[in-house]
Amino acid sequence: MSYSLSAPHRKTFTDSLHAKGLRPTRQRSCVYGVILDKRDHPTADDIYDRVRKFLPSTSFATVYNCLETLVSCGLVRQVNMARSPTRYCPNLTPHAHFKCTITGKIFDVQIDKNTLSRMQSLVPDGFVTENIDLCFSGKGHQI
Amino acid sequence: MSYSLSAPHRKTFTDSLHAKGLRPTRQRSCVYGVILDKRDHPTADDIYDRVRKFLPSTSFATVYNCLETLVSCGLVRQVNMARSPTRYCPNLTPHAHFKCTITGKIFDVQIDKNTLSRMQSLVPDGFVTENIDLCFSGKGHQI
DNA sequence: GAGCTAAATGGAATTATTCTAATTATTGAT
DNA sequence: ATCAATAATTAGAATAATTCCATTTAGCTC
Repeated sequence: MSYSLSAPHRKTFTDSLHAKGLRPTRQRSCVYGVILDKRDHPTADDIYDRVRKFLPSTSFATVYNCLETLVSCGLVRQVNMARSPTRYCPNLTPHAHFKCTITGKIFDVQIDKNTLSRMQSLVPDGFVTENIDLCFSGKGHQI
Repeated sequence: MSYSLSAPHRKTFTDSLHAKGLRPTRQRSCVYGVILDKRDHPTADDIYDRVRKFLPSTSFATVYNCLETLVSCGLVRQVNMARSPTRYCPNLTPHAHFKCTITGKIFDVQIDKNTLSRMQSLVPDGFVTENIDLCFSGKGHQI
């Protein structure tokens, strides 16, 4: 059984890959699908487990390759936190992350346009920003 | 030969450790010293090499332990960037980081008070922020 | 300085990720 | 639809980063 993306997601997916001359393969579609499906900031390991339910022969190398491809197309974002493997989330509106130092859980935090542009303007002339990562850590909600 | 911190740094160092009931050991002092000395965002590996010039029997485990201790005391900050080992910098004024995707070099970016407090206020009620990490990536200065 | 305990040591173990060579799938042209 | 070209996947080995563990050493209190 192969993973099936909803029509709009499939279009975004295919278009983004084609724009870079890349092929929309089953594995890439499935990796994207499982990340869209459960927005819990999974690790590559989590994604591997989920993808293999649909495509049991998928290897770790493929998961990593697909993730790198999706990130380079802007479909998926990496979230890097201290002392933990890289996590992934579908790239929707600009948002930050909050990691609870007690439970390890990661929460999304919306960033409004004004704050985002203020942040962007911190970077000096001559630098071209392609990506912004804002991560908070501390004591999360209702522990 | 042991590493020698300047008087003000030594005081900060000793006080911060004592405040947490921790001991200001030679290794911790040396790790802190080499991070203060060359502000190039070294990795644990870089720090290991530098520390061993002063304390040749220092092990990797010790470097990691010291770094964790210094981070927990707020003397040092971790910088986590995609696809690269954790880097460390002395914790001075609040600042962000910009990583050049071409050279891999990391630059400090100052954060003004207003922007910082705007960023802080993104976090919803009930969350207690202990740390903020802001990382930019893209094309750095004069490649 | 002796004793108590935290910290350092060396090496093995683990975890996360990347690499490599062989196989398979996708695409564009027929 | 079929074929060839080539991009992507596969399995497993290799590497890199970090952590763990049992023992030894050093810092602190009395």
